[in-house]
Amino acid sequence: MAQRKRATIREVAQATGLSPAAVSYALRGMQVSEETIQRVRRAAAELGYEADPIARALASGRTGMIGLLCGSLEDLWQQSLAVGIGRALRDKDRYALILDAAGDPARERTLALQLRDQRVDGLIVQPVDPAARFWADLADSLPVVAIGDALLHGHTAAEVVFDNRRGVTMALEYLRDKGHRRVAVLTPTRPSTPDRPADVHVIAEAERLGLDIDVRSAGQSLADSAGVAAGLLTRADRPTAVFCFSDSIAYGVYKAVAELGLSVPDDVAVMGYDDHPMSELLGLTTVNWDLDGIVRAAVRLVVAASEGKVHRRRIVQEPGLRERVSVKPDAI
Amino acid sequence: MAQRKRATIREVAQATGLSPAAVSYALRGMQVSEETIQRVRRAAAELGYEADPIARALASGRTGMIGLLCGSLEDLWQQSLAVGIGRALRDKDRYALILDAAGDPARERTLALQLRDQRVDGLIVQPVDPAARFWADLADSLPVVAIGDALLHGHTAAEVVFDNRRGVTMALEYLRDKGHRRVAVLTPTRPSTPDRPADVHVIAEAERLGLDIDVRSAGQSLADSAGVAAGLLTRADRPTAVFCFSDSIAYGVYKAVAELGLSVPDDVAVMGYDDHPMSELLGLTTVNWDLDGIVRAAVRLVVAASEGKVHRRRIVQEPGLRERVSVKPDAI
DNA sequence: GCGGTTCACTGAAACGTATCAGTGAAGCGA
DNA sequence: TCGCTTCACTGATACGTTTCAGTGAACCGC
Repeated sequence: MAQRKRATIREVAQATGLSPAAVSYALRGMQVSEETIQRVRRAAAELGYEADPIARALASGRTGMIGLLCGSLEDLWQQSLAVGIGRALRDKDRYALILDAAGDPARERTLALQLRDQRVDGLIVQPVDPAARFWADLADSLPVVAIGDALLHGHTAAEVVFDNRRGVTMALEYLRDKGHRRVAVLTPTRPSTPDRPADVHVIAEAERLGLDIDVRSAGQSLADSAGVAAGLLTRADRPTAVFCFSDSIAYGVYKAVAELGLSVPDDVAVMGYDDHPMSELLGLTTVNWDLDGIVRAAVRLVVAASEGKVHRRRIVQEPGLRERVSVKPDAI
Repeated sequence: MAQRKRATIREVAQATGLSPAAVSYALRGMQVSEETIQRVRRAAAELGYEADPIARALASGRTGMIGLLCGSLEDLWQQSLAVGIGRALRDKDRYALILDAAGDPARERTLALQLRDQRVDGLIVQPVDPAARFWADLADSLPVVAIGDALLHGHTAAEVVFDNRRGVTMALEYLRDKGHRRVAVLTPTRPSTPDRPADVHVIAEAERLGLDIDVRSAGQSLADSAGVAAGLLTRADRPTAVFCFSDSIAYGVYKAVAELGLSVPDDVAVMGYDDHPMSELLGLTTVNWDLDGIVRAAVRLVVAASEGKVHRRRIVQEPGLRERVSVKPDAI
């Protein structure tokens, strides 16, 4: 640990015979002659000078970082989303500071506030609890872009919302069309979280379609959802289909099915939600979202907002249906 | 954006009649009477004061953040690793700053240096190019913990190394025992990366075991490896087995196999490396590593090193073999 | 009662940049 | 020639902490 001391802006100033202020301006190409800019650049390169991001952040209040607060990174699709957003931000010369609320509203709140204290220039969030009050305060002090569900409070935020009502309707109608009446619904929502609009919509739609549904929380991990599914599948009046509110939950159901010596779709139909790359391999019929489009939209919105450009955009994503083999093609 | 100004340490000092220095010490429980600590805590809570992390970082040179530089986050197992490390660090009240080298040695270098400039207190890295020279400089200025392959230069680093030689030997011996002679090997290594020790070992072991191998780079994404696999499987002298140097690559092979209307393991045996949770569902026979143990070890080492405690520990992980159905049980 | 410690705290100087309010010189139109 | 603007740059201060080098007072053994 014998680090040589880094060059400071003062040394560059000394080397060029300018004031530190002039160097600061020159390096950012503001208010200085072209010739000076070149001279400063050369001297900086020679001294190996690079502006210290921490000092810069303290003085300017900006870091170039974008916070990404994920609902639950145990979910594979959310992992894909995080990776995609990380890359898209890098392509715009921004860091992503990725945090994981792990499905816990209290942790979500803590992390969001810490992110603000870290002076991120903007925040992309996949809210666990879109109805929480603190989003309003947060959106007052930095640009917030919500993905998935819109924030109920905090009206300065931009949004990339999923038309979950449509997605739920598509899934349930599909199951009904294939002859299913008794269907279990597995959601990632924890009891402590207020019902999400999508969850409420499930019940309404099931009623409309004449479905006999059983909504359960599947927890966060593969093991959790496998456990819940196992309980479901060993009951006497086993459902004929399981609708999972994320592909990761569906994978847990597959696990339970395999362990019980049953088969998809012969003994039980499974329907997913998200369309993770692995679902193609498993033949999971699922509701599909345009991951790439979501990533691009969210990054574009948050970067624009962090530069003080646009605000209050709302982009709605429409779902598609990927028909594969986890639900039998003919009505039963 | 009407943020109320945050309270500063000076206001807390004013409120308690102490000097800012005393408040700073009190909040960190150093060199002050218990009574004063209580008084300061109370005043801080009342004013809603929290130390500004940026100013703190500038003054102290420490951020509480640990950098995590992943080799390629397209890989699902590396995603799991990143998520695990993120959580483990949170449990120790540390942030993880997760970055993705995307398999590119040049990017790896850039990001590593940026991470140092960001004043991370330590760095966990899954090196793309363990032989790169800059690791030595980096390890001189901050604690570095390498996961997977040991860093060739930079002898101050701690390491959680995988016994890849053993892993490779296990996989290849297993395939030989099941009667395979013509086997393809798919590695994530890119041509621009110097051969990793593990890659070299594959060739030596194949020779020892009398295997006729064909080593190929499978790229980073599922589509990449599927493409490479498709090329392999449509050849006249199709290999009887494919050994993939990560489970993600194996998933790409599954995709290619499905698209060609072939079957695993009837037409081709597939062997993975890592044991991602999804491999259980797919029945992929694979080399297993103790993800949880790796996470705990890496986090323990980096946190200890960042607190100036230990150094130069080397922890070796031994592989296991998960026998499932992607390689036929009886010798062919 | 005296030198030496320890204790609890203070004042001031970093840390390295951005930014605000100038300042002198040059350029310009009338 | 005069006032006005623009240009390129400077000096000083702000950002909010940590930390170093004290400083009195209390306490200690002898």
